[in-house]
Amino acid sequence: MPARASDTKPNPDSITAALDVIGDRWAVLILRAVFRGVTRFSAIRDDIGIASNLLTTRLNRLVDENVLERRPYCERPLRYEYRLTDAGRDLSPVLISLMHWGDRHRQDGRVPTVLIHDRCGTPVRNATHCPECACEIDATAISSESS
Amino acid sequence: MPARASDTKPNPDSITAALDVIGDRWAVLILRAVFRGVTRFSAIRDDIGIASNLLTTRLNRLVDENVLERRPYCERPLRYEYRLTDAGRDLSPVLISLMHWGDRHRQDGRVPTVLIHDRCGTPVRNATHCPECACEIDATAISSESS
DNA sequence: CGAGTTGGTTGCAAATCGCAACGCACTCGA
DNA sequence: TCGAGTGCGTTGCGATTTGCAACCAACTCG
Repeated sequence: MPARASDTKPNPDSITAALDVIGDRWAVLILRAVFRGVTRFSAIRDDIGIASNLLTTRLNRLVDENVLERRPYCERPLRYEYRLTDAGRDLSPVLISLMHWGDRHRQDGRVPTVLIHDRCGTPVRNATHCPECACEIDATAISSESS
Repeated sequence: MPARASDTKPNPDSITAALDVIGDRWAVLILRAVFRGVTRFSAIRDDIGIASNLLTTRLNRLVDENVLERRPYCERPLRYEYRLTDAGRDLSPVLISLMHWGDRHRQDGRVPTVLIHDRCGTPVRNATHCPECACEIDATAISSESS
């Protein structure tokens, strides 16, 4: 059996490639924790409530995939923390758009999380937009093209 | 055992709520197909290579979650297609940001998919931006706030 | 020395997955 | 009217993955 679904898919594309990295629920939750500054093994485990054997496999995969890097933060005793790589930081739009969707459609009386632009204190937005028209656009106004 | 991880999580948030809907690899691939106009059971099955029993459960879940709706497209024989609801359409930023990330970091010689704004033909971008500063911002310039 | 912390590994039962086979309702061509 | 084909599933089964709990090694601190 293939380790990854895209190994057997006739037409692997960018989405399946991305899903091989974060198509797993735990991977997303781990990234959420790391984005928030929770970077140590036991802190992540406690933060998201994952079993330690699963956390081990997920962290190893994310490191292999170059989304996180494992670096010692102290010698004697040797301890590690997991930091985002550049590729990992580039996943922030995925997390932000997931969060926005949850806030909008699954609010359930929860207070929506607001992300603030450090420099000016304004809530940020994540949107699909057209640089030419300088406007936000929705899915119905988009068509796909290869090359 | 809880049906959903967030049932037992101490602090369910928007991201876990969203993951309950599309935290599953197949759910994302199904949505990708439906966004592309592949809306019938067997067409989706062939498009993404999912087993039909799994497709049944995933479609039922997505309909229950109000992301897809099941509507007959022909009587005699009664046949259904699965269409995006408004909430489902709002998931497009998630798919687009996944795709952008895959294009950027997992290209592997694939041709990146370009999404075109229908009205003007310009490739669209998905980005986190600050409406005040009118500029794109990256994850390091964002902090979180509740309320 | 003994207890506590960090970062895991191992074992096992239960849930889930993927495949293949089957079923049902209906249509179509001969 | 009979058989084949299509659409949309359901059922059964073995293999993989999950979640929990227990355990462990290295090190620090009192």
